[in-house]
Amino acid sequence: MQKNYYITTPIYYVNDVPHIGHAYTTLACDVLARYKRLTGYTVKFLTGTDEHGQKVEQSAQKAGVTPLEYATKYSAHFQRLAKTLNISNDDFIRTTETRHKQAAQALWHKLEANGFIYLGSYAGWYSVRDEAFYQESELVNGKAPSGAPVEWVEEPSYFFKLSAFEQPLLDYYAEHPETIAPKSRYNEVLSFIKGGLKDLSISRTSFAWGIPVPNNEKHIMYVWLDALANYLTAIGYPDEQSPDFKNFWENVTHVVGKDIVRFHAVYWPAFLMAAGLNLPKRIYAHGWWTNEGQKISKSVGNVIDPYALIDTYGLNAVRYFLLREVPFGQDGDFSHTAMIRRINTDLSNDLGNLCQRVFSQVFKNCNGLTRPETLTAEDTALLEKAYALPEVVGKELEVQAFHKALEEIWNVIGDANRYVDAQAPWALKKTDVERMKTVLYTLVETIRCAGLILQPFMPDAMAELLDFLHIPHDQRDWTFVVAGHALQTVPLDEPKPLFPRFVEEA
RNA sequence: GGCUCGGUAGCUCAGCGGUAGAGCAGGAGAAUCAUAAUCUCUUGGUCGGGGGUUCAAAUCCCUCCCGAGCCA
Repeated sequence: MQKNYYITTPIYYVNDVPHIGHAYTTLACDVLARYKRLTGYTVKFLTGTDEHGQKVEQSAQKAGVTPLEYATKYSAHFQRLAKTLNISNDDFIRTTETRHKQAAQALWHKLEANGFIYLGSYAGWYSVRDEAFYQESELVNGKAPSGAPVEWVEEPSYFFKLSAFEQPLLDYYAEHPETIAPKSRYNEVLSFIKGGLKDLSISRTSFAWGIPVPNNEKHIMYVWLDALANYLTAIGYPDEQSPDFKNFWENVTHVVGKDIVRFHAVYWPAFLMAAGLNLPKRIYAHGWWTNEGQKISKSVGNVIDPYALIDTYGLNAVRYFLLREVPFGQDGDFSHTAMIRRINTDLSNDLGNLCQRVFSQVFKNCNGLTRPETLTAEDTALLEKAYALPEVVGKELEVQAFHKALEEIWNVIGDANRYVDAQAPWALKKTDVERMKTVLYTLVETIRCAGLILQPFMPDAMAELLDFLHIPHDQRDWTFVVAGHALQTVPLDEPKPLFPRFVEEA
């Protein structure tokens, strides 16, 4: 039976250049996508840009370009980021594309046909910057709680009968609590729904940059309804019979930042229920990064540029750090010293040096290893831990526990380093060459397994490692993390350090 | 103001009813294959305060203090 997996990042709003938060979300999805592909799944990995809304319209006007020109320029930034991060997305959607306009309007039609949309009027304090309405009582000194300016807006508006989904959502989540993670977000969403759901204004007439409401072009679709629909667009909606749609909508995972949980865990599922579609399998909300202990903000000027990070530390290290340092779902702090510690301790000392000490000995003493006849209990113990990695690591990745997955892999790397010391192959060289070969074989085999398992996290570095070991490209998925696929007898080249230590410039 | 989640070694955190744990940092030693990397041992905590339940509590209950988030 075919196994399918659909993974999405949020679509990024084109009013800003990419920062570490965008990189983080996309990276997490990339690891999941690569992991699933390595375990036999057919994967659809989607990312993209959200290009409509009053904010874009106004920014474009200020810049003296059309909204589409403006959006195209910023969308390119995000496309470039994906390339720079070596992201394996299968599609990049822009909400200004025709396919999306058609899908979003079709979704609107469906909601309307099913009786969940009605025309009313809306009045309230609106913040363009926040894309949100506020009650009089919510205003602080005449401004939004966020500090954004607000304006009084009174206009006819279509409404979505969100109130009708209060009980259905509560029932659904009671039955499928694993849908929203981590647990703290699940609690938040439930308490929000229990607090009562009011019908949602889903159209605007005060600006033009958006998808027109079908049959009433004076109205523009609410940006969130427009944006969320992208997840359907990319798999062929409204053609619910298309292969992509049938395969992928049954198993979708949305990774989002914690600020947009409500849209994904309340509004979006309600839209889907109203459209007669099944709900996402998993909505994971991750946390925010701080910079050297300080909250990141544009006004403070401490925004972290992902390109600068990669320039300084290298892509492999950045990918590793972001997913290892902090439990996914919690806030984390980015600091130079923490980054250096991870590079030098985990990557250079533990893994890099393990490879170097093992490969050097193979290269000098017994290049072209073959599988030994007999293994001792110590050899078997190490190999069994290596062969258990797909299951152990997979279990953590299934629940998006990246840091634990990496911890498990480093447990085996630690065992391997201890094994080298205990077996002392450099001593065996003088006393028992056959035994030395067995020990080195066991180590190279362990490294091969770790390399295969680490591919989703550091695809570049692991490709280099596996190439070095002459592992054929068709023997790199996780089904090969078993005995019998170990070594090519092809001799190794002279080894070079895989992860050089990070040395501070004086 | 209501709800939720946290407060455990210098730092980040795990443990969630049965004699306090990991990683990193600090200290001592071993080894010398290796990116001065590795390995072993080790210093270090009245588990936020107080009260209660229990033969037994970081672990359950109450209360207070502190922090974070969501909602009003």
